[in-house]
Amino acid sequence: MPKLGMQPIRRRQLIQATLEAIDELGLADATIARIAKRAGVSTGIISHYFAGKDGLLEATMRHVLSDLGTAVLERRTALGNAPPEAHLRAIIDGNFDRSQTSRSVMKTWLAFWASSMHHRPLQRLQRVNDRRLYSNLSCQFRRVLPKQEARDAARGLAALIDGLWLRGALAQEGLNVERARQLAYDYVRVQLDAARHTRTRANDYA
Amino acid sequence: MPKLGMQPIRRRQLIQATLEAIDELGLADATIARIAKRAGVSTGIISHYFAGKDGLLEATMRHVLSDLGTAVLERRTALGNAPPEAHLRAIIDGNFDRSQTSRSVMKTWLAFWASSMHHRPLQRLQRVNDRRLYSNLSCQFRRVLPKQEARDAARGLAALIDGLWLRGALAQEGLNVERARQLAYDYVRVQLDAARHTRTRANDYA
DNA sequence: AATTTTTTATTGAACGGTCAATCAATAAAA
DNA sequence: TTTTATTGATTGACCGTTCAATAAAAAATT
Repeated sequence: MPKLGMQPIRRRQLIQATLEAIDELGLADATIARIAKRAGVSTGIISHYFAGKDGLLEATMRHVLSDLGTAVLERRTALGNAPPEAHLRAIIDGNFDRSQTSRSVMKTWLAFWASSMHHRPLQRLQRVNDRRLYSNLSCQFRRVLPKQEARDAARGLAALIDGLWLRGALAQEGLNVERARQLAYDYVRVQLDAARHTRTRANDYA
Repeated sequence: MPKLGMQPIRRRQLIQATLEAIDELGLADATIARIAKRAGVSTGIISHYFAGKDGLLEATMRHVLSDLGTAVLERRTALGNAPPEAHLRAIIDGNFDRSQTSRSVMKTWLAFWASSMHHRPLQRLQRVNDRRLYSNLSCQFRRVLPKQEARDAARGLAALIDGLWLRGALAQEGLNVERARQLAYDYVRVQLDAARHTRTRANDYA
């Protein structure tokens, strides 16, 4: 049933099938034959729409990454110029959005992380994402902390988020989103409290 | 030059070659042919000493894991029954030991993490390690924090350590061990400070 | 001491299997 | 008739494993 405008439909189907295949079989066993079968199409169609397996994997990573960007941005635009803590919480919430905490997406992320170490195109995507997270966090902390402290807080929070996420992907019981969010919130609160105390003491001296 | 007692020598050589191969090529391209070539032996020797590629990979992970366990234990036994903060710092130091922060080992860890999601034997090893870290941290925090707070502090610190490590493996500039340790120390200090303030306030009421 | 035998270590060609990519063939819409 | 969509058999490359052959040390025998 060849009609026009199949491209976006097939691309979506194949990306979804890729996520499922990586979830169930792992990246190493997610062959184009199995992905195509899962999507209900032939193998040839993958090369036709993605110019090969690498193209499909890259598109899949882009898709997940784009969802993440959207999840964060949606929450932040709803905030306007709210205080830093609200923005930091929004960034945390975005990173633990439903679109990022499903088993298949977390497993795919981990697989891409590993393979990005030796695959330039994926490496590029992963680094852009890493820096965006760090830069967003750093920028908000900077509104209430000195430069160096803001950087360290951002580095710590970024690592905490990734670590919670990594452990969630590996854990038998999966990721407890509520608990993970709370731990990240606590980290933010503590960092900002430190700033408040410093400010208070400074005022005391005045 | 076939002598007796080659087994331990060959095993060490092959595990080292595996780490190097994964570092340079990635797990997917670390074929037994390439590993064997790097070790300066033939492919057959791998099956002879490790009963196949899977056996070699599992042995490699066991080796790295064993180094980690030793690095932590060495520091902790030197402490005796020191205060919790000292033990927590020792655990952190062990996790950022030289044997665990070389590029090849960090890359191998990440590769094993990803593949452990679909490979039972590796999964078992990874989970044992995860729980040991969590249990050690939880146990020390418990000495000064209520049960629930201790658990959360342990979960947070474990995630922070793994996250710092993960980001170090992926970052262009590698892992800044000193900075990572400092961030983890700070997390510990803050958690313990919270306990001290609570205790002080309780005393105030008395 | 000289020899044969046994044991241990090692090789690498051969084999069966799997993979991604290709492309001629086909079919339905435009 | 032309264009777009799709198939799936074919191809060539590469993978892990196996195993008969080889070699040298060690042990046993003479």
